[in-house]
Amino acid sequence: MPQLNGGGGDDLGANDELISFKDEGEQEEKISENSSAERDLADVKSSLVNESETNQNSSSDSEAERRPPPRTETSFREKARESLEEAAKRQDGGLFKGPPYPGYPFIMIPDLSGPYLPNGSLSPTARTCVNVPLDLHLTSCCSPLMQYLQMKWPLLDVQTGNLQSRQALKDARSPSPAHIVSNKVPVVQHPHHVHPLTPLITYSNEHFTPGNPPPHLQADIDPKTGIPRPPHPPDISPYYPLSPGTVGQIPHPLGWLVPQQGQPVYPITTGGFRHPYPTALTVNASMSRFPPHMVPPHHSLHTTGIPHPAIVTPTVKQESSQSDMGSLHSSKHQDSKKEEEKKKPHIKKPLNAFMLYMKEMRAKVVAECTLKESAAINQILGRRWHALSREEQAKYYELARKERQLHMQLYPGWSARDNYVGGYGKKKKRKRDKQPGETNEHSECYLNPCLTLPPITDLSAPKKCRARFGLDQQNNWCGPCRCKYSKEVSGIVRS
DNA sequence: GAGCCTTTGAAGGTT
DNA sequence: AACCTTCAAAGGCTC
Repeated sequence: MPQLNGGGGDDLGANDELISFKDEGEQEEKISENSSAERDLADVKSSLVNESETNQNSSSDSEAERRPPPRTETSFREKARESLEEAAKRQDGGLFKGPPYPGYPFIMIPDLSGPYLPNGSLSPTARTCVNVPLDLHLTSCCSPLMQYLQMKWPLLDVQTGNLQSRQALKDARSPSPAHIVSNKVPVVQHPHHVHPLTPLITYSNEHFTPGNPPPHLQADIDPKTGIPRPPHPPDISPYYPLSPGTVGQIPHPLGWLVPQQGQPVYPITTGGFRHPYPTALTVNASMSRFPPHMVPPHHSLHTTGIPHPAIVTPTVKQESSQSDMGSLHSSKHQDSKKEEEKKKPHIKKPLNAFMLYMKEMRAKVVAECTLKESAAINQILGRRWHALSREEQAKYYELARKERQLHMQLYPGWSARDNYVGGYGKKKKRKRDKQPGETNEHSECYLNPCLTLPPITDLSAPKKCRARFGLDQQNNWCGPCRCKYSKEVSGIVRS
């Protein structure tokens, strides 16, 4: 699997990933055939990101540096690939034109409320920090965290200076559409925005990604494409529009690693940075950094009283189901089972690189494409993921790797198996076993609804069908798989 | 309202 | 070792 460690540096993508990437040759050929259409497309894309790029023109020179070293491919293919990359980058609004991890310098200032105190009042932990200036807030409440984060996450810029400067910056700014966008999340987060089972701070980045205006602020629709353009005031970085009180609304792909409610999300105890898994899952006020009376008795809170996005207890559902208990003929066995489940919080898997990428880019795609259906968005994101350079992907692989490390440290006993059906009690039906070609899983072409990328084909299909049916059952393969494999065999497609 | 769709990657299980 | 399965996020859609 692609990992950054091992000093390989070059081992950023799985082999099949690269194969898939190069298999795009078919599409690239289509691109060249429809070059005129692509130019139109490029115009559209250019118009989409024009505003954001105007603020980053200085990054154009650095873009060449970020490009992966030229590969030993044909110039045509390389050119087409560069074209794709360029398109993707432009679609990405130049997200990667800034320094690595552009989101890192932003510290997650707690959303001072949440679903944990139903009356909307501040949680005790929030109270400790509310109305405290950002820098003071962080240094006074979270300096152990800061040190910890800096130690564990060197890429994280947790220096308060940044915050101060940002504070100054935001203070100097007048309200702008971007601010409005950022401010769409109220300080007191409506329960609608946070599912009861969802930790207070989720990975959701819909509040920070540029170009994610709320529906009522759907500004500037491109008359040509009908695609809304995100409003970006020229004086404001299009990356993460900030405004007073919204700094903390900027979710980071690792947002749960940075302070929430004035505290670290991961437990930091006096005895160390973490507890063993069972302890960490117990709401044990004595282990908290705060007195017991200050620990909100929430089911998904961590030892620190801090909810962890990776922890979701089934309590709410249990409660609802238990409310119907009167009418149900539940056995004692079921009760005990449910009780068991209730005690066992659900620790989510750490996000992989692509998931982190999706978290970051989803809102952008939604804004650009006026799409909301995740299935379609994910297809686009999958394409963009493949269009990313290795360096760009490397950022996410590194993020994911660190996240896994931290997750492992926090929950040593946790296994991905724990989340399998049965372990959590979640009744997730087995995925339908589709016949090849039955649905669009391996469909020949899926027209990109965003119209900003070539038609989507299942890039992983060759391996899927090969793995699934084997070479001797190629009659069961889908069309693209057979085609690609035959090309591979004949040497047309080099892998 | 539960599950599906759709993506990639990680991890665990199976062959 | 290779392959298979499940889950992680997300929100509209289907049954």
